[in-house]
Amino acid sequence: MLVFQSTMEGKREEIRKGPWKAEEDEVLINHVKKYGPRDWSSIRSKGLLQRTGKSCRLRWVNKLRPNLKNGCKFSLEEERVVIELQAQFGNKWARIATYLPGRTDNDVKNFWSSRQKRLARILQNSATPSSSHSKSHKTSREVSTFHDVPTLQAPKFTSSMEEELSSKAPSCSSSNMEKAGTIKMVPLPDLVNPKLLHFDAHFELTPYENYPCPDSQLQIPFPNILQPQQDLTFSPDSQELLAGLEDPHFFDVFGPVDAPQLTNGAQLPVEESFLKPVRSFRNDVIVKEEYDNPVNPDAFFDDFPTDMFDHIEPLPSPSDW
DNA sequence: AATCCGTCCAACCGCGGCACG
DNA sequence: TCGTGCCGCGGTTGGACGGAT
Repeated sequence: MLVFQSTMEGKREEIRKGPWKAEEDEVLINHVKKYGPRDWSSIRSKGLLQRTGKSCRLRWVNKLRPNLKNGCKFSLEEERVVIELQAQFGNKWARIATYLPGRTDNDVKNFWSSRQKRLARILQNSATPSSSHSKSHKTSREVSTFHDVPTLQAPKFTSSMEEELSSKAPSCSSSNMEKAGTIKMVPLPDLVNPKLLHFDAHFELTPYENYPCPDSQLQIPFPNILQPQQDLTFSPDSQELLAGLEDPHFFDVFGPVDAPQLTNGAQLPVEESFLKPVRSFRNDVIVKEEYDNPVNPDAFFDDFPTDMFDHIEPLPSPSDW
């Protein structure tokens, strides 16, 4: 698309909008090679491209920059990081993106908004039992997944919560780090209705440039769903499942952990293999990423009865934060 | 096969902050 | 100190795509 813009001298300049052509990309890349990722507006003033400086910068940052994970879905760990950091920083997507190697603020923003829509839809369905159990079709993405379920929304972090976290974090993380060896603590907010679930959320995150070795074992706090703090009525399926949670081997998929640890505030070390996606490469580019694990997260929650999460409270609107 | 519907994502827009003259 | 231009960020939009009916 070409748009005409009048200049100070009254001349009309063509400004190109819309999808980028390969030739334009090439010009932009050459410019960055020569001058670095700056002076975006000079690209147009030099007549190299009929794009605004803004548009050039955006194209570079979101698509052309090296080491981007283009076309690669957010991994489980990335999702968790986004959820935690959104709770901590709010909608500071650029800041959040600095903690995610290869991700742009646009990626994070898009991921978050689509996730919010998905959760809103799920909550709407669960709020209207007739529809939640109706035969209205669900797309494959809508079926209860690990992403959809307890990670309902990042709660507002109040200053008192932050103080609490900062006061507890050192003892929690350092002692656990010592005990756990390679285990690292990762932030995670209280993800669901605290009346229903309870767990501690004390972690440390490392920004992009200091990102730790991925070989270390992850330790994820797991909500205590063994002792609901309010009377709940579940379907027979759900009751059966909840009974199954008391089976000490139920959580074996999360790796070595003693069943008694799974009470209040338990933290589950998750096997790296459980989280690590299997990636397919073509010419060093990731073309496919999936969890090729017999007990992958999605499959794990797919087994939950559909009414398991009907008791989760609706999200407060951001204005209520 | 056609259509509908939901999701994803690239790109644009508007605004605020900052540097510089 | 003020005005201007540039850059970066967050919000929004619209097209492409894929799954379900």
